[in-house]
Amino acid sequence: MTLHAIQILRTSSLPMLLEQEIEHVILSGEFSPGDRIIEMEIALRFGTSRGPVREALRGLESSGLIEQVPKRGFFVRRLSAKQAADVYDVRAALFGLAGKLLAERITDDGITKLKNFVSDMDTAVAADDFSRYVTLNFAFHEFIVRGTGNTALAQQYLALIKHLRLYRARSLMFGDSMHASHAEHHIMVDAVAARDPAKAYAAHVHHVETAKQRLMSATPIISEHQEK
Amino acid sequence: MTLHAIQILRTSSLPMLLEQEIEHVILSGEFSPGDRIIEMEIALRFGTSRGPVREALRGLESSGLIEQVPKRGFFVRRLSAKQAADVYDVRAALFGLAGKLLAERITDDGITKLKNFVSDMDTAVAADDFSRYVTLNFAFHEFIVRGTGNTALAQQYLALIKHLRLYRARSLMFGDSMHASHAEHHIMVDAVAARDPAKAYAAHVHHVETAKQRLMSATPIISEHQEK
DNA sequence: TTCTTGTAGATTGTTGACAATCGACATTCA
DNA sequence: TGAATGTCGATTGTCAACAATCTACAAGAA
Repeated sequence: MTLHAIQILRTSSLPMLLEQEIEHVILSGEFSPGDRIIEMEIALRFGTSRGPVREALRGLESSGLIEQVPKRGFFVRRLSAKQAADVYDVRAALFGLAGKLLAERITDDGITKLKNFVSDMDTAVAADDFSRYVTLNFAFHEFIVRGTGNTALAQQYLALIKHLRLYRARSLMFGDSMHASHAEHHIMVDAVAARDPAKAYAAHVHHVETAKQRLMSATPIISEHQEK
Repeated sequence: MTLHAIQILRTSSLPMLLEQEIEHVILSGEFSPGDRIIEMEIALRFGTSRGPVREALRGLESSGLIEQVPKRGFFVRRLSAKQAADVYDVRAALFGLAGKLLAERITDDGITKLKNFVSDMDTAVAADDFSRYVTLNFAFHEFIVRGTGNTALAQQYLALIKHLRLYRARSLMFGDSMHASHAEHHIMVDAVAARDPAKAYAAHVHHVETAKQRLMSATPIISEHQEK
């Protein structure tokens, strides 16, 4: 257990911790897209000075969650409908690759875990427990991309997911999109369990593409020139 | 021209400039993978204090070019053969998407430009001008990914390219890999010019996959546990 | 020799202060 | 009334200093 503490200190520092905290604040919705982030406010909140805060903010800028306007400060990024659609296309390509790679190398144990995810989601869907479904769904996707063994792929994919949470129309997803979406999970897992890379690729790409369709069709005509 | 200066100031600040400069220093090879980066050294070199330098370094860390070990400093990242191979796989998926999207939306003018790139590279190949070929090749790839109109895709792809330059065996590419690689360019452009998304997708994926093969087969057995 | 221990110098982590700049409000003038 | 200008408070940009920590080298013990 001391080892755990050491591990923490080895990979953590004040700016890194702040980066995680600020990211959490943004993704949790406390700061909304377009909001200005005041350095001193963050510094006071976490009891540090502005230096580490600025470093953390710059890190978040590189990862694409916020943007900086010189002399004016940092702002939470806003994702237009067009940008969100673009991200979905990239995500589909990456997720397709993940499905293919996973089908090529998955172990029997991995297949069991995948099926457990699906049956847990079955339960959540049957109970109409949307919040639990969302949690499981995220863990399921993360398990898939990490299961590929390709770190670059997993990192890129998970970063994209974060970006999508900046899209304001995201909350429009609900109801039967859960049923439709989950039906596809079965197909994906079946293809992976059959260790059929081509089929897994297609199923995974299709899963993201239909998610894009659902989101975009649920989105009314939105002014496109939102992003400055 | 004042407008140009204004544009610079609008999007630039000392840390941003430093980030570009340091990135250039790394990619140019002056700092090698594994090298430690001393903040004061950079600060002295560019005539600033350590604050802006630290911000720039943190930005580069998020983009994946360097990594930080708390209390020890920043180090230029090292890419193992396995990691490089992984990046190639991701790159193939993204480039395939780029080919597909480009074939769907390219203008006649765009096709002309693509063909110009290819004929310029023809000339470089015929003259065995490797350095010019490399330059043109990069511009060609950048034109393709930007031509998709998908900013997220272009950014991710270009970031991956940068990462690959951290792989030490990269310099092994030469000679006939130039010929083989360029032959594929013709196929890619033909597919895009025919506005055939499926064919363009396949050609672009294939182009990166063979590049991966060439690099990996040129790489002797390298100790895999390089990265900590 | 080889390993441990101790010390000095170098480097990072963090802070507080000061200058520069921006946005908002009030004031002035047409 | 409405537009232009001036001023003030708030915020960012940068720096220099100090404390904490690490690395490298040297000295001594097994």
